[in-house]
Amino acid sequence: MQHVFLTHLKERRLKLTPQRRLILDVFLGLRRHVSAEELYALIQKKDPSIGQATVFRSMKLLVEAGVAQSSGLGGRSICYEPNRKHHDHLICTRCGAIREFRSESIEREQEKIAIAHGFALSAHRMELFGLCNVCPKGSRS
Amino acid sequence: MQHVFLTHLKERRLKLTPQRRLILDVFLGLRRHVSAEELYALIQKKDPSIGQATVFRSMKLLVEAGVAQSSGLGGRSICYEPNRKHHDHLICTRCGAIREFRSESIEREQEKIAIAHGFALSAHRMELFGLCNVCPKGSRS
DNA sequence: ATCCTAATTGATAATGATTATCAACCGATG
DNA sequence: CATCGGTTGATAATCATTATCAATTAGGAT
Repeated sequence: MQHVFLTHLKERRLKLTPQRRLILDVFLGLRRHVSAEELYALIQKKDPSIGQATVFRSMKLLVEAGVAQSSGLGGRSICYEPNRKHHDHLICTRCGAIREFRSESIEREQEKIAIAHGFALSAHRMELFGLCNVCPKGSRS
Repeated sequence: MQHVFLTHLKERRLKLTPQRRLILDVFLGLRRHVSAEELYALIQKKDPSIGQATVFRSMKLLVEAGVAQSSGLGGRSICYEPNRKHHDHLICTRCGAIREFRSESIEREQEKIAIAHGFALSAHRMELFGLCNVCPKGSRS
């Protein structure tokens, strides 16, 4: 996984700095979605000298390298997650819980739709919103 | 359609001001996605005395009333569109063209997935990205 | 029609997330 | 190990959006 990042750096004559290595490691060590800000806080614990501009820049770089992908989740701020196998999200509108899923049949259907409209599909995003099974159904907010 | 908005106002003891009426009319007159900023520019042409804070506030209100819905499109800024029948989007990654579609079979599948995960679905967002049929396929960027 | 009160407005300041700037620094290549 | 171009951290700038607040006004009651 880190190999992908190193290759990307070399291809573009970019440099592997200790900051980037740390950010990459911490990010890949997580198993959840993080915002740049959350990640910055985690990074700070390991090396307080790293600035948050560097974290923002590095996350952009990780996305370009294909190591991370930015999911439009997380309200106003961009959230990132390691770019594993493609998947979509189920999001609880009350507690914010996120479940991942993947549906081959939906993806086949998406492909059909794209073709019908003359599009050559390259990616998609799908998010389902609702109440999860631990959140009460009756009361409001 | 405007009826929905008027009802919403009354229910909450909110007031129908000339500003809100104008914003509602201009917004519903459009057949495309608009950002609050674009809408503000259009509103300005009809009544330059309206401030953009009012446009932001009104769009929020229109969403609450169910007259408008905010689509996560439009890069950094929130985009709005009249809340017609539900639909999803096909977006050209090169020229930005947006096509709307709706798939009953995908929605049935989404419902199945939600149930399997113990979720009670209330909404979803789906965006397909690719190249449209007028954009060249070969060259890059 | 007139009052009253709470909602609304416009201008502006404030916020939050992200990006640009820039001098000092440093990784990679030869 | 010198050079050069990429990188860093601090900070200012930007962009979209929200909060503040005095002045205004819609809408129900009188």
